Amino acid sequence: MSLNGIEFKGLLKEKGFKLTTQRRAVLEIMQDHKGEHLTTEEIYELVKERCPEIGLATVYRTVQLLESLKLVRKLNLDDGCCRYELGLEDEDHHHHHLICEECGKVIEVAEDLLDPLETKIEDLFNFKITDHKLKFYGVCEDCLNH
Amino acid sequence: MSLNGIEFKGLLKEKGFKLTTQRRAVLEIMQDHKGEHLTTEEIYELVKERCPEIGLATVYRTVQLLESLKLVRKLNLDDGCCRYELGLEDEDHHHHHLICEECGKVIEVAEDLLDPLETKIEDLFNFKITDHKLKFYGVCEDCLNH
DNA sequence: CTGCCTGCAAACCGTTTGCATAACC
DNA sequence: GGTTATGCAAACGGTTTGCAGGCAG
Repeated sequence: MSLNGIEFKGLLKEKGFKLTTQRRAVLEIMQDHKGEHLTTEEIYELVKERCPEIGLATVYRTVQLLESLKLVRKLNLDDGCCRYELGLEDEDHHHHHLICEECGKVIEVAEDLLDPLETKIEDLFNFKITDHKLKFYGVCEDCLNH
Repeated sequence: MSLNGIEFKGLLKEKGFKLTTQRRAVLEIMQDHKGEHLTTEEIYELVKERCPEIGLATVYRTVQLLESLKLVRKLNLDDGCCRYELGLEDEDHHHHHLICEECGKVIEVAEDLLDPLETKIEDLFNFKITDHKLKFYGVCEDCLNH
């Protein structure tokens, strides 16, 4: 995804939103931290480095906006707070997460073999699936080896 | 699962816990509401009917205990609170949930075709999988038909 | 009798909201 | 200029915790 300022602005305009310094800064931070699972608080700390006057509430409002625009994906890693990662629109399928119950590490899994299951469920329940979230819990390699 | 008082007591004793009226009452409520996805607050309200002096904090502590004993499963249905359902130990595979983004309805899916994917991931990452959680988001039959 | 468990209330913490001001278009 | 967005601080809501008393083993 190469979402430059112009494209972002257009995307916002389409929905009647304005492009502000804060919104651009949050998106840029997310792009700079592709592959990480950032807390809203962490995003706030990072954004403050280049945009010191930003308020935490704005970050909360902005990540929600980015999520509604599908630029960002909300994760729940069972640690009591919302985390976000860049939602790559050119990703043909969503990746998933392995969560180690020993050390808390989160591993990304590119594989997505859920398609056959999805179509089966759509037929069975007449339910139009738009997204799915899959997490595996267990013990990672490092912890297995003590 | 036919977990009577005796078995439950043994399971608790094994880990050094005591069998109290409150713990039994919470477990019984969960068994009486098999298949539902109860909020801690909802469990609290239900338990109070047969155990009026119970405190909300005890319910919080108890559901966590039951979860650690694998008698109960924690769900995150993205509505800002923890929900719990009876974790059937004789269930060979976990079921999953379809969440309608229009009306919020939650549909259970007994199907579980994740086994091949699990073994693949275990081999690939040398990660011992103990559990998984899968949610599908979309629009349910009723909402599709307006 | 000893230590775990409970009920209560206060503390916690991530998140949301109201409002006056500032910024975008 | 009109309207949306921001920053601040207070409110919110679910959850956790400290502690004195209660109960199981």
